[in-house]
Amino acid sequence: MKRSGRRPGNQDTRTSILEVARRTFAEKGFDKASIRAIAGDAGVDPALVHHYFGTKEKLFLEVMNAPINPGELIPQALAGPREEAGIRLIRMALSVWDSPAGTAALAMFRSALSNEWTARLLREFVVTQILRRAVRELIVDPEEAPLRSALVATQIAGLMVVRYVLRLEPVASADPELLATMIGPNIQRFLDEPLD
Amino acid sequence: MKRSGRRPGNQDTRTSILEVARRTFAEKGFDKASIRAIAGDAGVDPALVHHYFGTKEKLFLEVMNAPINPGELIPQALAGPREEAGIRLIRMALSVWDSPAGTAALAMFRSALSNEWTARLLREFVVTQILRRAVRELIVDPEEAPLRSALVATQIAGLMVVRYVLRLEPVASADPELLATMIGPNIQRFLDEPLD
DNA sequence: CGATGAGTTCAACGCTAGATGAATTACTTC
DNA sequence: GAAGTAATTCATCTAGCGTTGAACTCATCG
Repeated sequence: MKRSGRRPGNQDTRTSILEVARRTFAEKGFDKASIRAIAGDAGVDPALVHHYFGTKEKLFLEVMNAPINPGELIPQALAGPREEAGIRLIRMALSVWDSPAGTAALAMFRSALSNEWTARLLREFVVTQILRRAVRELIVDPEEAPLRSALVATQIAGLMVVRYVLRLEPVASADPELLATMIGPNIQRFLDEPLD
Repeated sequence: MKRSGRRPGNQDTRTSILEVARRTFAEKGFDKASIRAIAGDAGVDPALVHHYFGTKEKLFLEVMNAPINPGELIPQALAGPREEAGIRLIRMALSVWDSPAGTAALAMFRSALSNEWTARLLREFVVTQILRRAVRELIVDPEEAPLRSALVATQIAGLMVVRYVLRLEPVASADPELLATMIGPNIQRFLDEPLD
């Protein structure tokens, strides 16, 4: 059936491999997303993936590259009354992850849960790209910033785990706005309440 | 050096395999904990593991069997003033996971994050063994119980992820009592506050 | 038309994994 | 002490992984 050699026509195979890879990394995480499976889903030989991206890790980095730039989101989440920042954070997080663009973020998170290399990538990214930017505007005492932001991280990570990884109902399919009003105030408390 | 055949003396190899397995599953999760590595750490041939436990999945079930029985813990966590239940929950959770007995729970959780089969096991276990017992005593309106308990689960799961899996400081090495007083009230809010 | 190069597949290597069946050694019982 | 059974290892099978180098086919440009 499928002959060897170049295919007729002009198709951007490289991009379609990237799309399949993003989806697959998000569904299975770094380790279980095999290059062979990605190639198969893209209708392509595994060797072609290496031809374009070199190694599996470079492919992962390429997948992460494009869609994650918190440069726009963070200010957007911060704009608004200070005492509703918690709600806005949850609302924005959910809208990002539920969107197609959030697939990369989910891939990153899922991978970080079981792979040391991607876990380091995520820590690095979260700390330098998100926490440092967001937290300095929200937390008054800079000395308390690391603890407070890590506490915020527990609630947000837990929401991701329950909604997207474990898929525990009714949170898995709950309305984002309901979740925002329920969880937001708890985020707010991590930001504001005194650390006994 | 190491000859074939039965070893001299009376040693309970089966049990020591189980201990190594529990530790290994907790550290690496189901998928990355290889039978070969477990056997190696236990100073034993991989085939012996199969001889005792049949398959990797049966070994995992055996590991889970003994130490997880919430029959005693739950009432203990519930005993006390109603309005401090949140703090007691966090305090107890941390004391369980930090203890050697909590290794199995950690193994279960870690595995569930990347393996579908263990994720189903965990959902089943959490829902039938923990939530149903604990929540009926804490949540007034039974209609709200599923959502409220799932919200509690987000905060607790997030704490596990940040403290034990991602090991994000300062939560990773924070004093349990501090975490309890910081996080407990948020749990309390999930239990009590009206669901807007 | 012919050459060059990019796109693509083929076949294979080296590795790790879970699993299996036969062979080897020790303990137990009569 | 011989028979039988339990504990243990050995060698091996099958399957999947990431990766590599060579071979093949098409598009493009002179």
